[in-house]
This record gives sequence, structure tokens and C-alpha cells, in this order.
Amino acid sequence: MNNNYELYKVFYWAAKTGSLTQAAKALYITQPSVSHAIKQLEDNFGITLFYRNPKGVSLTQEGAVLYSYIEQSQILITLAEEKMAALKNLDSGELRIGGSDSLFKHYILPYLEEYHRKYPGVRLHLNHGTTPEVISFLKEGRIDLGVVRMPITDPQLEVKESLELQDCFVAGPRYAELKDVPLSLTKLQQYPIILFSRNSRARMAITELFQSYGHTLKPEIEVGSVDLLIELARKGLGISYVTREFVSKELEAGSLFEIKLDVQLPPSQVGIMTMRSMPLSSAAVRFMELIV
Amino acid sequence: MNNNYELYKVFYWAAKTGSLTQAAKALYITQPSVSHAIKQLEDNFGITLFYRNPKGVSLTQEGAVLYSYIEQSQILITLAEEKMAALKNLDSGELRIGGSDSLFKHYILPYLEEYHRKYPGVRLHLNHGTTPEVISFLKEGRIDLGVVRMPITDPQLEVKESLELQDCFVAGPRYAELKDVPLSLTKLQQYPIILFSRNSRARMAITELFQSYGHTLKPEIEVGSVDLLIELARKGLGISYVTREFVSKELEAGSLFEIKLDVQLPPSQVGIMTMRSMPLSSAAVRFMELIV
DNA sequence: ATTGTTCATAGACGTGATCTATAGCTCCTG
DNA sequence: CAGGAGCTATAGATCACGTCTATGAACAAT
Repeated sequence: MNNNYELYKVFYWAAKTGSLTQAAKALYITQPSVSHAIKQLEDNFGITLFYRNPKGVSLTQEGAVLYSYIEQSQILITLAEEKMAALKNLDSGELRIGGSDSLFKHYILPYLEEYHRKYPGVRLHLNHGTTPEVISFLKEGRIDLGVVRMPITDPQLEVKESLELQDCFVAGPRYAELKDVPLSLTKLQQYPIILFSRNSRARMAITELFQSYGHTLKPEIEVGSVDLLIELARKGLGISYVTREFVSKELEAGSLFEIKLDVQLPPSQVGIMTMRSMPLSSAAVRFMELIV
Repeated sequence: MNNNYELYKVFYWAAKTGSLTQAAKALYITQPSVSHAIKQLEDNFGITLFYRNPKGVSLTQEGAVLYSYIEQSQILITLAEEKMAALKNLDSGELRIGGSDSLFKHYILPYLEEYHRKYPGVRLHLNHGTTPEVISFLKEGRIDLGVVRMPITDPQLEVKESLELQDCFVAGPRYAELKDVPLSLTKLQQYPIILFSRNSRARMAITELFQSYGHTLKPEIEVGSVDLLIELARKGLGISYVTREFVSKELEAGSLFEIKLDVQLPPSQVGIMTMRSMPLSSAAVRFMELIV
């Protein structure tokens, strides 16, 4: 009694339509094939499933019992196929992105809006965390892709550089005297420096830079949010180290200005990380296409 | 996207075991076959269903969605197959018999007891009614077989004669003077006759017999139950026309005696009716075997 | 009678599921 | 570090079996 499950599909349609001929049409096969399939089922079970009437077929007692199970089963399969089709053309599904709040706000957000407009059926999840946390999320399968600062060296990860950012020091009107005057690192350190407190890539990069010039960077203030970093600089509490692209509005408006240095600050790359071994969901693939 | 449902069986086992190799073993096919089947599903959907890990496979997001549907579907099919096996070897199912109460009580009952002992899983239904009613039940598919008096001439019905009965007149001690004295029909009619009231085969037969001898049978009392027929005769209220085999106990005990007639009363046949066009359920087939 | 249904059966055909063999990969172990 | 033991993927050959066409048989309706 090892039935090919395909036979149940035939049985389902035969029972549902009450006609082997109709079932054949629904399944795009010929009537003898249906006849044969039903016969197989009946032989395998050793039970007659249909009465053969002059104008079709009808279920026997036992056939009706079988149908009560098979009907549900077939409906589930149909639903499954519809669901998969929906997932494929992104009428449903979900996209889970990991990264820092600032990147979300200033880089990812416009793409997310566009994505959501195109695929309103896809549920969006944002998980913020530090770069190592985001990598963990990825490896645990909790997110589809991560948006972080380079460099990432993990061999398990596929990283695609997608955006170049330039970090810089900015200050508010209070320090107007520094405007347009190239500053040395030594001079800079005489002012209160405001840095991002968390162990971020950007923080590490600037610390290393100072060290390579023989300086030690000691921030006056440390904050946990990029927005706060900007706010504090505007209010004149010090000089903030921020990503230039994230303060473009303030720079244009004049509420902040960039401090020129006599050394070149290295640009930083933003990369999109994915797990090398894990195939991307369609939802994620489309987002990647969008962002490039 | 027109998947062979057999593929879902493979998918189910692959997902369930987390290993194509294990799935292959469960399905008694080879690992490449499983590999191939999964690939087909993935190609047809255009969606990757499994992550290929070094020690097996695991479901992707989309694969997990599919699994949630397919798992239910497959469980239903498994249940269906178990149910059908149970129906086949009569661990479940039902047997529905139509007939008269007297035949149930005096003829069918012992077979029903034996049947129930052999197949306790089969639910038994008895539907009593007159012969035409039983025939209707059969044609409406409300019973599997009918037990009735012959003759039955309906061409749609298959009838198997299974028992010969002899109807006779019986009386109680009150009429002891009639014992062992052959009686003519004319004489008989001088006594109060008790007949079954309903339009039964037995009643029709005896009425016809009287007519063939130029008499008209006018019962003093009519009752609707064979038991009452017997009871009234015992109490001396008249002479009952009953089936000899159904009063064998009373005849032996002496509470009733048979009245000899100078004419031969024709025997009557009991037949088991089934619908010619409808295959019998296994439960019914077994019962037929038992009763023959 | 005749025509149009229905399902069943027989036999031929060809696809496609399954097989064997093998490669590539990771992990574990001596 | 080499070798073994897992795992899955791929290629190519084979043949079972699902599907087809053609036909029959039974029944209903015109």
C-alpha cells in the first residue's frame, strides 16, 4: 500500500467533479488515465472507492471517508502553492535587515520606502546593533542582510561595498573662529571633542588615526546616538566627529560647519553583508538589486 | 508551476529528517533521487527551500513556510491511508442492515453477535421497515443490505435466498381441543384469527392462499408486532398466524401448539438483498460470507 | 433505432524517475 | 596533516510506468 501521492490528486478531482471525464479535463490528461489512476488506488487499498453510474461516478462509503481526509490535504497543497507563488513575486514574505540606527536613518530609509512602495506585501524588520552584533544576527539566521561599516573580514560573509562615506569633525557657530582654517590634530585636541561612545567602526578608525600620528584621542563627551552627536555640536558643547553625509542638511543650513584638518581623514566604506552559505530570499535579492 | 505531488512527499521527509540521505532511506529510494526531487521543487517554485549544510539540510525561510502547509497535508494523507487500512481489515467502518424486527430478532441476531465478536470495530446499524421501505433504503444508499421475505422481483436488486421458513397457525392451551386434529380452512375461520396488521409479505401470502381456496380471511385481531402475536395466542385470545421457526421455544415448552390444516401452507423464503450496481463494502461482504 | 453520454480496457509509446558512479565539500580523528 | 566518513550535487544510462490513442460496452435521451 505505497501509493503515489499523485494518485490522490486524481482521486480528489474525480470525487470533487463526480466525473472521471471532468477530472481528466481539470488535470489536462485523458479520461483513460484518470480511470487507470482510480483503479490503481482501489487495487492498492483493496477497496472500491466509487460507484460507476451511467452519468458519472459517486463515492462509496469508504470513498467518502477517504475523501474527507484527502480533500483537506489537497486544499493545503493548493494553499501552499499559492503561498509560494506569492512569496516569489513578493506579494508576501519578509525582509529582515540588521545595521546601525544611523545607517538606517540616513542611508537605508529612502530605499526602504521605495521597496515598500513596490512590494507592500513584504513585511519589513529592522534590527539595530553594533557590527559584531549584526554579524551574530546574520549567523543565527535572524536577519537576511546586514548594513555595516567596512572593513569586514569574516570569510563566512559575502560583503558588497555600496557607499563611501567621509567622516569629519564639525562644530556649531560657537566655534566660528575655526571656520575655513586648516587645523592640526594638536590644535584640535585643545577643544572639547564629542565622540560616539559605542565601540563602533567609526570610533575605532579615528582613534587609530590619532595614534598613527602619535596622539591619543580623549573625548570630552561620549554619546550613544548620532543624532545627539549632531545636536551637541550645534549647541556649541564641542566638536563632534560625524559622518559628513549624515549632517549635510545642517552643513547647508549653516548650523554646523566642517573643520578642515591638515591631515587627510580616511573615507569609510559601507558594505552590505550576507551569509555566503545561505541562499538569499527573493525579498532580499530584490532589495540588494534596488540598493546597488 | 505544476508540481507532481509526489515531490511534496520527498520534501516532507527531507525537511522532517533534515537530511536528504535520511529522507532517501525513509522513502526507499537513493539519495540522488531525493536531491533531484528537491531541485525540481526549487526550480519550479523559483525559490530555494533548503540551506545545504555540511551535515545535512535545513529549511530556508520560504522552505519553512512551505513546510508548515505540506506537513499538515502529508499527515492527513498518512491518516487517510491508515484509515483505509483499518476499513479494509474491518478495524473500523460500519454495516447497515435493513429488515423487519422479527427477522432481526429471530434470524439475524445470532449472526450479528458473532460478527460483532469478530469485528468489534465495525459499527452496526439496524433499520427496520416493511419490505418496500427496506428496498427504498437500499436504493437511497442508507443501508448496505436488506433482509426480507421473498419473492423480490426488482431487477436492480441482487437477491440471495438464505433461509426457508414455514408459517403456520398456532394456539394456546385454551384451544387444546384443536391439538393434533387436522382442520379445514372453513373450520379454522370459526375461531378468532390474529394476524400481523402491517402490509407484510407473510400476511399477503396467507390472504392469497385463502382466496385461492375461495375463502376470505377476516382477522379478529390485528397487531403490529410478532411478539404480541405470540403473546395473544398464548393468552388464548385467538389463533395466530406466525412463523414456526419464531415460536419454536413456545412449541417445545407447550405454551403453544401448531394447528394442523388439511391444506399445505406454502413455505416462505428469506432473502438477502443488495443493490446490483453498487459494490459492497468490505464490512457487508464479510457479513454475507458469515450468513451463508 | 440512433446519437451522445458515461467509464473500462488493450496495447503502444516515450517521458522522466530512478539508478550507479563519481566528484566536491566539511568535519572529525589518529 | 592525512585519511576517513559524513554530507550533497552532477552526469549519464536504463527501464518502469504514466499517458496516449483506439475501441468497447453500458446506459439515457431524443
